[in-house]
Amino acid sequence: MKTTIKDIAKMAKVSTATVSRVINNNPEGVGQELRNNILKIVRETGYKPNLLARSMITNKTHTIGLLSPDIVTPFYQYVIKGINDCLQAAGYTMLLCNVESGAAYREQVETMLAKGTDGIILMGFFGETSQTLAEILTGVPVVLFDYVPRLEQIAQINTNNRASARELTSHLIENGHRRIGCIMGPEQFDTVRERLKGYQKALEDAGIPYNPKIMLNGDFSTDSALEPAARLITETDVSAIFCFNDLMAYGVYKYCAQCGKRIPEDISVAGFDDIPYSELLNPPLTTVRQPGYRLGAESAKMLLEQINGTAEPRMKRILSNTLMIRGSVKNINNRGSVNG
Amino acid sequence: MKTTIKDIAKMAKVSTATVSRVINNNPEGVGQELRNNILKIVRETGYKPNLLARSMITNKTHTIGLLSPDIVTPFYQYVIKGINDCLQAAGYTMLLCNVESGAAYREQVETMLAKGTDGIILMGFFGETSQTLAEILTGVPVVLFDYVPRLEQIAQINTNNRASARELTSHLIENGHRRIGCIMGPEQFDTVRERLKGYQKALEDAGIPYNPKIMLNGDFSTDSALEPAARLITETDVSAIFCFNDLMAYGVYKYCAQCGKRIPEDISVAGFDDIPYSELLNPPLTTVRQPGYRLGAESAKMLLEQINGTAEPRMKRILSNTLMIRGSVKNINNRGSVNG
DNA sequence: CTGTTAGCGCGTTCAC
DNA sequence: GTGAACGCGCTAACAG
Repeated sequence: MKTTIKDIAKMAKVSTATVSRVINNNPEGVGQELRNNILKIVRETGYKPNLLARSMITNKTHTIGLLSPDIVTPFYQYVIKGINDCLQAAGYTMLLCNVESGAAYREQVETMLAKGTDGIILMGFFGETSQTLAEILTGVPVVLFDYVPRLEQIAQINTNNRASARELTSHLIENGHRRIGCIMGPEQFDTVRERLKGYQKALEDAGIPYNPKIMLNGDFSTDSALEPAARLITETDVSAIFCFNDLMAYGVYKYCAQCGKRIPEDISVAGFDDIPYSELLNPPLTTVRQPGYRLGAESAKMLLEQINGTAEPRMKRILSNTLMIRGSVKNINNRGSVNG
Repeated sequence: MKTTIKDIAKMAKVSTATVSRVINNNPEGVGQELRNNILKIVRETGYKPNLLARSMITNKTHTIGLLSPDIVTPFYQYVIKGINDCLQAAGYTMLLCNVESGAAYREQVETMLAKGTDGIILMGFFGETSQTLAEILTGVPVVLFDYVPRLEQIAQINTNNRASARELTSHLIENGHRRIGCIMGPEQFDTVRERLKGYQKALEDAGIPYNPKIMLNGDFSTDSALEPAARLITETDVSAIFCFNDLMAYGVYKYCAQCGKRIPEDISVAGFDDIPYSELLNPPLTTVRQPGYRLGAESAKMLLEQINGTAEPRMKRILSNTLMIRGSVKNINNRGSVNG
């Protein structure tokens, strides 16, 4: 039988109220001597208050929920680690859940709420579902991660996907590439749509017409990029491929290794995220570095600000990315006629 | 104000007990008509029972705790994903925590327990601390992951690290390598000690003396292997390096790229884990594949078996690994005198 | 078939 | 300074 506050009270020959005051460091006076005695008994018995019971009264669980579409993706891992560290430092615990469909998403949010989480972080997915979620989530502290800021009253954090994609694409163009194929991710992701816009804008800047035929989709995994890579390389005349994340760029590397194509001699490749393995590849991958860990830490901080109501909660936050120029893009400016 | 069971009872003009029976699908009869009426009200109000309150009575939270020394390591991620999927299918939620010290470990276990987790999975670390943990954990369903089976009464799961390391080392020896350096992980990990034993056994089998001078340590991260790699390559005459995980093997690749050494021509490299990036490297890494996802799923299943008390809980589980022979190990049997 | 009565373990008014 | 009593939202006997 676990020891409860009653047991302690009985042993100390006081009421539970007094014990409660002591273990909560309640300023209301409790005689110093009595206090020490109770503390001693608490130590000896190893008594730990039942946090469930406490939560029922305080309406705080010191637990927050985190929903992610993919906890295995390296980029998200750093985000999750950032969240974990920030939360842990603040005395919070994290309920983590990998959801792969809109239905699961909603269901998990509901059980998290029913379990009394103090707040929820929703990671990049199901932009559409966010409308219905908004209903369930009224009054609950929420941070949206990697959604485009469309709901003004909800805290949101992300990076400037559009600007970064534009910068990267421009870099490709400066290196002489005019036929740039894309392997995009699932278009439910706001980030995918944003990166696409950035790509299009860069093309527009350079006066290059947009060609939907060289825009293919993967699911953000390495293997999902194999077939698009094959099609782009064998059926079109693109000189560069922009993958909307690093993992899919790895897929292009994999395909090239299988069929003997050389990067960047035969085809240039660029990614997005800059996960740690990208610089290890041969050649190292040119990509956009997203500050995953910081994004996570900031998300958690934003959520905690809402929960504690301390300080003015910052509702919008956009972190900036860095273009990482490495060896997977070839400068083809001086190889004869550059045909647009 | 959130609607409670009382509200529903009032609206349906019944007692809370009746409502409780209905929402719990209690076999005890409730009139069909009444039942439907209550269900209708529940639907209309969007009522969701407060799971905290329920847990106080049932002593079940349907939440399990997971402690990991490093949620960013790719290998662990697959394990975590396996756990997540199994738990989710069974209607459980996961409290995740990344702990980096024995103190944090203990503290987190205690708060998880105080929050009423139904069980806990402890991942590979702090073998020493497990003694003190055993006290706190009496009576609580626990699964130890990647610990060597030293506590008979506690459920444990892992792979045969020793046998796999031995097999890999033998493979190196068969390829003519007699001076095989190691970059080991932190020796608090049971897995590290096991892999070391396997390495030593393979040496012994082949009559090669064990040389502690070529045994260095990293912390399982890529960059931690840089310096050991440099020392092994420049200060010793090893022809192969066995890294105790893939991430550190990447460190050797990184070092070699920096100083122009070629793999496997100048130095052979082998790893452990077989995370997805290893086959993408140039050359692809020879390593031992551990079934991360399955390990995770099995861990969760073992925990659930204890919690539900259904079936005879399997207390020990050892999954087997697979040697993945790829391009990072050179056969040097026929290159002149092989000097032992 | 359904309602009444007790708590689960704790924090929080109030009195004293 | 301290204790008694109440209630958080819910389930589990036990009546009827």
